[in-house]
Amino acid sequence: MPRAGLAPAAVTLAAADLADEISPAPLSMSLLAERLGVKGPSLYKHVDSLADLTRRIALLGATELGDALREAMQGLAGGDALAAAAQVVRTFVKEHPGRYAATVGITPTGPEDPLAIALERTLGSFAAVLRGYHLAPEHEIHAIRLLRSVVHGFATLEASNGFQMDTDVDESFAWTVAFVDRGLRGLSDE
Amino acid sequence: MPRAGLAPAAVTLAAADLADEISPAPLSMSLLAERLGVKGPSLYKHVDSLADLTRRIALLGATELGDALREAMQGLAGGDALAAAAQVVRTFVKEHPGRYAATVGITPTGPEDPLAIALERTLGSFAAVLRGYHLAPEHEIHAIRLLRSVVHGFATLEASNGFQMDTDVDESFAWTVAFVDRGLRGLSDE
DNA sequence: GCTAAAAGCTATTGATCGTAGCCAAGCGTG
DNA sequence: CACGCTTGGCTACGATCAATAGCTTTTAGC
Repeated sequence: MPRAGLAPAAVTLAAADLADEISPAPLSMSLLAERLGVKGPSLYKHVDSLADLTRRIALLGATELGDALREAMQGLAGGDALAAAAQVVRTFVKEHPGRYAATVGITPTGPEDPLAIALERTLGSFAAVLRGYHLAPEHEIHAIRLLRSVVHGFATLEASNGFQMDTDVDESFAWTVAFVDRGLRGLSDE
Repeated sequence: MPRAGLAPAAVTLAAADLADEISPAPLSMSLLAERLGVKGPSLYKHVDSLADLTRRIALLGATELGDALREAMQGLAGGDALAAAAQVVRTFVKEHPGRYAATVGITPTGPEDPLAIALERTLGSFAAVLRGYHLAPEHEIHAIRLLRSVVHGFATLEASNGFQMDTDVDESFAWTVAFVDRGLRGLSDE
């Protein structure tokens, strides 16, 4: 029996890709084993449990999303940064539904949890978007929550086919981003 | 063996309540059977499958949410109607996470599906909110999607503990509703 | 009261997660 | 080069769950 040459990172990556493919169906150990050309129990040499695997996928997803946000926002500010960040999240949810579901489906155990740190990084990108609007400090936390709500809500509704198809969703997305941009500009330095 | 006097509606109601209690854990037939004082296989006399049961919970939830929206919006318009509708959804997600998860986790099979009709009714309430703002017709569909995104996003993030606890979430919610109200008013008859 | 449908049950199948314990592959060290 | 030990695969098994088959009792309708 030749070895498959697996490592926890490789297993997690394959699991994340598989979860994206079969989403919204749940990932199973047997399915992942089959994908890796291995029998089910062998996976437990690399991950502790299905819950542990999901946690690793969540961390991977949060890290990738954070990286994508940073890269897309390079050199942008104001409405451009807002549009870029929103589009990144939307695209990520569409292309990586399994990863995204894992990240939102789990709560970090504490502030030391690597997952908490990765999520904090994505929050930092949203905060950076808002910095371009020069809001009064007491507005900032609420504005961040608004941003997250709009982007998360739009992306997940779209991904679950929550919008009827008769009107272009891209157009609605651009309209929504412009709506938020207008509102935030109205809040600037007052 | 005395009969438990069950009917599909009673089973669905108990299942929805149980799903709300154990959320975010998934509902299982065995758990529901135990709750009803019955053995697992007996449930199949009333529902076809777990998927069928979930579908029934979704329909129940969508209907209840639609009713709550209509009732809360009685006699209100503009910002008051917006605030009432948003609060209804937020409260519903918090108090009935199992029902809500079922409704968003399923896509209706067609326009004849009772679930589609129930969801359409809730959409109608959002449309009624917007009517108070007298938007240009080409804005309406986008504004509805914005509303749904904000409310759904905020409520689900809050329910999954997505917001850190250090700042009051009620305050953020009121701020968010006011933000949307301001934006919609800025769009009126232009 | 009789019949038949409805509603409970036990037994079983197949899928899944996870554990226990075995065995070979391949690395390091003498 | 050989020996051994860690590593990573395996088979076998137990527990839990969804779902089906088939039996029995309750209960409603005539």
